[in-house]
Amino acid sequence: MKEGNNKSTQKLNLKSLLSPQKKITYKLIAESDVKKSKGIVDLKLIKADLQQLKDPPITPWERKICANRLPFSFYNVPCTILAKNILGKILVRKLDNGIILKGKIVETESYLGIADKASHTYQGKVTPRNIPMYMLPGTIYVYITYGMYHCFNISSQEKGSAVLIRSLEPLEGIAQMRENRNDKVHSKSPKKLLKELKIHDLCNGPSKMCISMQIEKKHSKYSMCDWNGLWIEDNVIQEEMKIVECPRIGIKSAGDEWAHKPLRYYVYGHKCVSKRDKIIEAALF
DNA sequence: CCAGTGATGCACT
DNA sequence: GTGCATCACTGGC
Repeated sequence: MKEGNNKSTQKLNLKSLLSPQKKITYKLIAESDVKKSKGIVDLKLIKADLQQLKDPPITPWERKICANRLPFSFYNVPCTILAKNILGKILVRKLDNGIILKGKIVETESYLGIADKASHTYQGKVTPRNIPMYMLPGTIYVYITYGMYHCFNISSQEKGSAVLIRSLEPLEGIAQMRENRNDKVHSKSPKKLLKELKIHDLCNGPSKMCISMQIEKKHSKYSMCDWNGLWIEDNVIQEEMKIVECPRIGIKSAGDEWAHKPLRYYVYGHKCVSKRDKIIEAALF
């Protein structure tokens, strides 16, 4: 009754929300959707939210170690393309203390944006949490799920779209990864510290990977294109790689149609994948 | 190996 | 108050 103003513009279902800082109602999606807004949109606040976070200027050493970083054009492609292209690439993390962690990406999922019922941006919803999904391709989106676990995403070309990185094959900094994971487990059940995790158990799941790689919520809104803590490199070793395309995990509540779309991708036969889809795999032969 | 389940706290009806 | 884009553990094969 009161706000039927989007019928003349787009199909977007604009929802309102509260900013965490002030009680100001958002009324838009992003950049170009900013129009006349009945005075309830605080544009300055929106633009501040959409701004990429940046680190202090990088040192020559830092410039050197991330010289092989993949550029903006790698991320500026449709979501499903990025999700598949990113398989086999090397995710590199530089910790504050200088330690380098590396892993080969072996499992991803696409979240297509405003049309995708399983996406946080379904119907163009904007919240303080999901803003990174509307930002430039390559923007990092980390959120907390089930109260205690992190998921790491990278925004892609379409509005509100992002790729979820689910699993890595650990390549470098494995001792540090074990330490990170043990610390986490230790806080719950100290006995388990004695058990050494297998390499393929370090990063075979979205949250395990975040723990091993020390990827946290505060890293949201940084860009894979210029933050010197995290980037992706091409894999010089081009190995044979079959890709399995199957339904995504953990989105049952999105309804049958979207829950069944084959938007999860993983390297066939790889030990570090979080969960095989045996039905789909059987159909490959 | 696999399915079932409790934990846990934040984001948002 | 409800619902998670998960994990670690358990007990069954």
